[in-house]
Amino acid sequence: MRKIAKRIGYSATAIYLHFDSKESLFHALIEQGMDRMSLALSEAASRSRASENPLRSLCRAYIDFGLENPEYYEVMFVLKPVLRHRYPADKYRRARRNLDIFAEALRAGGDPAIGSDSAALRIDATRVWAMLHGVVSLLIAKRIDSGLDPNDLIEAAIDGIVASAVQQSESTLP
Amino acid sequence: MRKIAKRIGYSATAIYLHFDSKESLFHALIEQGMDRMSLALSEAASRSRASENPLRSLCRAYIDFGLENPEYYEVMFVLKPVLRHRYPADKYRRARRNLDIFAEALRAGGDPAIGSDSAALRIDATRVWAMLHGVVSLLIAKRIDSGLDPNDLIEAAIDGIVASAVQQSESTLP
Amino acid sequence: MRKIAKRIGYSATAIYLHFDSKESLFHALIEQGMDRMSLALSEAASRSRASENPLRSLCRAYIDFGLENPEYYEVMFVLKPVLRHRYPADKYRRARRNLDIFAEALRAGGDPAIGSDSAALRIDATRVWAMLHGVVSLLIAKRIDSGLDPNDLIEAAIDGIVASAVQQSESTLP
Amino acid sequence: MRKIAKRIGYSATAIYLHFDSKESLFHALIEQGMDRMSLALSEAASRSRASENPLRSLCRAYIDFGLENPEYYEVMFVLKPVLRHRYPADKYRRARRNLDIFAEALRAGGDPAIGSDSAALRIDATRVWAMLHGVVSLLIAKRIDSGLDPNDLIEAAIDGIVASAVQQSESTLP
DNA sequence: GATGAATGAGTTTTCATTCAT
DNA sequence: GATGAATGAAAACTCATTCAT
Repeated sequence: MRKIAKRIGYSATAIYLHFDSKESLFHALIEQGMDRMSLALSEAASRSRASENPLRSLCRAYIDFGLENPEYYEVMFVLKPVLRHRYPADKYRRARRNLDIFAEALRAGGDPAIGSDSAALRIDATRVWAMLHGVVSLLIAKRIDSGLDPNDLIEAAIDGIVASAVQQSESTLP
Repeated sequence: MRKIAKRIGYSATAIYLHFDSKESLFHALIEQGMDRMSLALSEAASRSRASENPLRSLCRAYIDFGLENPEYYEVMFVLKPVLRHRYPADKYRRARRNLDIFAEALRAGGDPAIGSDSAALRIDATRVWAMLHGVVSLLIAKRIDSGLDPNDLIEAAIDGIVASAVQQSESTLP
Repeated sequence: MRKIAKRIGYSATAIYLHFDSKESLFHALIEQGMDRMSLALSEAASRSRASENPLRSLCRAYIDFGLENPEYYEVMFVLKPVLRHRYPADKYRRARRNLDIFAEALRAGGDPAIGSDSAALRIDATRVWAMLHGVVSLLIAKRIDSGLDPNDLIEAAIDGIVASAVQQSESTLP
Repeated sequence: MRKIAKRIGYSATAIYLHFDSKESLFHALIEQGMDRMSLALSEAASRSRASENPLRSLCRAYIDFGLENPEYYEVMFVLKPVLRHRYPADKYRRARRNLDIFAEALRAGGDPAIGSDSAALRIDATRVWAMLHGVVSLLIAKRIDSGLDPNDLIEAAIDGIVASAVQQSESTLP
């Protein structure tokens, strides 16, 4: 808390005027981060509707967001959630919204087979998210072999995800 | 350290009889975890050579290892590496070995296009690892929507990875 | 640190509000002690210029300071200097100042033989200091035979030092 | 204790076979140190009886002993004596013996004025010891200005002590 | 709205000492 | 005579949090 206070130019005490505890501050940061990510993903989705494969630009937007906002990303997805006080419901809703954006892109880009099964769609959106999360979290934590160009990994991952999204929908055909 | 000590039924001091510091204890855990993972992956690779797609069983083995050894997994891949200052040589070699097992499966299963380019192979092995890591780390951290069956996610992820591995090698052909 | 905290009626944490570490607290105490000693010695020197032998009153002031401020004295001159790694500049200058006061008294009281040789003067000031330090440190540590009156020892030591200062300057004459 | 054990090539436990506690080990070291010092001083006294001023060679022997056995010296005279268990009487007797050697030299070298007053003699022996202790302890602790040659300081101190011993005895004459 | 002073509970690590073998 | 395994008490230091102003 003191480090945060110093960074924002206030005393540590000042934070407690706005947040009950470290945890609630982090909750707020998570919410804010989720909103910012929503914005970034929505923009990517709408921007690409005509030009590029929407899933591809979503993936790129997700990874970019993570790499450009590593602190937010860590708070949102990496830090242990000291489970004492459960997250308020609406935060989950915000997180869900981001997953929905992926789901929508998968549905739009995929074949009707998946589209009709909303459970399969949610699973696949989660899968795509998990894959992207793996890439982002390892890059942020600098756990990737330093001899590797991060961009090569990112491109390979996005290619793989896009390919698997198509492939997958095809593979569900008889 | 005290918590660890209590869990193993010893005093905190006893740990220092065997390890110089918390850091070196964690290094040892990482090494041991890497070795166990190596074993699990190698076994999966050799077991499947005839029957199943080797990459598929590798993926399954990786995820199983993570879910069955969540503490090891966290120490190995999630915990903040205040740790990673000293001791690089050995530990990295062990971690690399696990990546090589994936690379070998990709090379064996893929087309010659990738096989001849060792850099592309390393990138792709890293990509597959990152994807699996995303799935495992989110499952361990219980960040997956509780309405989802973890097994569905796992199957979808493995399918996606296997599909993308084939797809990918094809897509690099002219 | 806890003992210090208890003595001053604060929590151990409170000390860290004012000092970065035990080391820096001790540095501050040393500086403060050196300053107080400077004051005591300067006063003694100026006070005695007319009346008593200045060296004699300096010696007395040094011993008095030590016996009246045994904690300062120990921190300044006895405690193991795990401390003396950083912060040399200022602290040393302050310590040197006290030695200079002795040197000045020796120069003023002595014959021209020593006065012209600044190296010899520094050596002799150091010698006088060392002798006084021996008396003070043994008295503080209560290592003197309890059957002995400390004042007798002190008078004998001061007499000896004053005598040797005269004697010494004479002995350097042809 | 462990460091000591390592240095002597035994386990820490082994020390407790011979000494009840750290304190009693240190007591033994002090006794041994006192004996060795006795030996060194006696030798110096007897050796010099004809040639040099006996007090001068005693002083030199004392300083040499300290500088050549700094660990003994620290245990004997610098380390805090954790007063819990009082020293056994006979240790004091050994320490006293060393003081007596100085007293004898002073008596032999001085005039009858002091010689007849055994209290004054004890005081003066203590004074000489204290002065030597100041020099030795500051040199061992490396608290002397590094620009100074230790030998110059030592010579100056010995000269001063010898001079003061003569001077002193004279000054007590009418 | 903001802060400096303060703290209790916690952290990793050290050390003298004990005990079963 | 000797030791490895073990420990309780203590060390310096950190951190989220509170409270009077």
